Amino acid sequence: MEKLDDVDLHILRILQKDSKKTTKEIAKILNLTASPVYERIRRLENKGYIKKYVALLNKTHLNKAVTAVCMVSLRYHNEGFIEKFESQIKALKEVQECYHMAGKVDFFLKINLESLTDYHEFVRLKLSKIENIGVLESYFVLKEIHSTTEFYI
Amino acid sequence: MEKLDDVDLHILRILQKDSKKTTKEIAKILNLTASPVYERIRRLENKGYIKKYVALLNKTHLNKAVTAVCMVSLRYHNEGFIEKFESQIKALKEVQECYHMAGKVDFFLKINLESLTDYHEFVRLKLSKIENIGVLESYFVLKEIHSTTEFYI
DNA sequence: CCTGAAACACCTCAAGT
DNA sequence: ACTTGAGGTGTTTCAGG
Repeated sequence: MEKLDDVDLHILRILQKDSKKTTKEIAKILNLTASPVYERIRRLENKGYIKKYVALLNKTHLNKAVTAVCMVSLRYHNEGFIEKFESQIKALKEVQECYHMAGKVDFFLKINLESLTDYHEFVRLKLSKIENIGVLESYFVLKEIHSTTEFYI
Repeated sequence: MEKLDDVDLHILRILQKDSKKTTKEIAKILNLTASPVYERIRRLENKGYIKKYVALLNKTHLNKAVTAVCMVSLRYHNEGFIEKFESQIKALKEVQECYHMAGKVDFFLKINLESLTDYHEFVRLKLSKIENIGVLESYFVLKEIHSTTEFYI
């Protein structure tokens, strides 16, 4: 994993803000022609610096306005139990993110739904069906102050 | 905000997975020609269903392997204090996400850094400089079980 | 590692159904 | 609301510096 130069970093900064920018536009910003920009981007893709290109959707237009963060602690922490929990969580389509944490709780879950009623149903019918959950604590997003997929590089 | 039909939803599902898919490829999946797909995408963009197109980067390649979640409660909750806190948080480039929450704490922050040492410095030099922070509790991601920008639509 | 040019594919839109 | 078709533009490749 060799080091990136300033041009590479500049390209990454542009693409993580707006991946629709053409190689030509990026080339102009960097005072280059399209070819080197094209080749650098391909290299950044192949080396794994760029994971994928996606469209970010507006959740409020798509009836997913309610975002909940759910903190879960397990009752038993044997490896088998943890892996089973993880695979069961991955099967829940409503769960957008799940992290195994170090701290007072074991897992953070981020869940997008249409309403609090749906969240109630989600907990009642899906989460509570997962064995080995000890503590379950829910938080709801009142307002997104700031949210980006960009890294400060 | 009129309703989306199945074709629109199918297009959104494809684009939030891979925005590099060409209109031609999408058209083939949907048994259409490129033109109607093109027009639908433009409409979805203009109506705000699609917010933006971005490249998702690999944080481990970019020295941002440490992800912390920081839970903050304010000491005073007057409107002025909250807004001041929010604007100060927005100025911190390391903070990728910040949500005002309903629950036992006021704010969730997601922070990407290179090391725990950097996190220590971040808290010491930047977070602790913000007035009005009462409680500050840190959690660290041990493992990303699941993480996507997609919504289940 | 870059430039410039040529070939190719896709985007974009107008006209027709 | 979709199809066809054609012109414009961006992508991709490559010889040469």
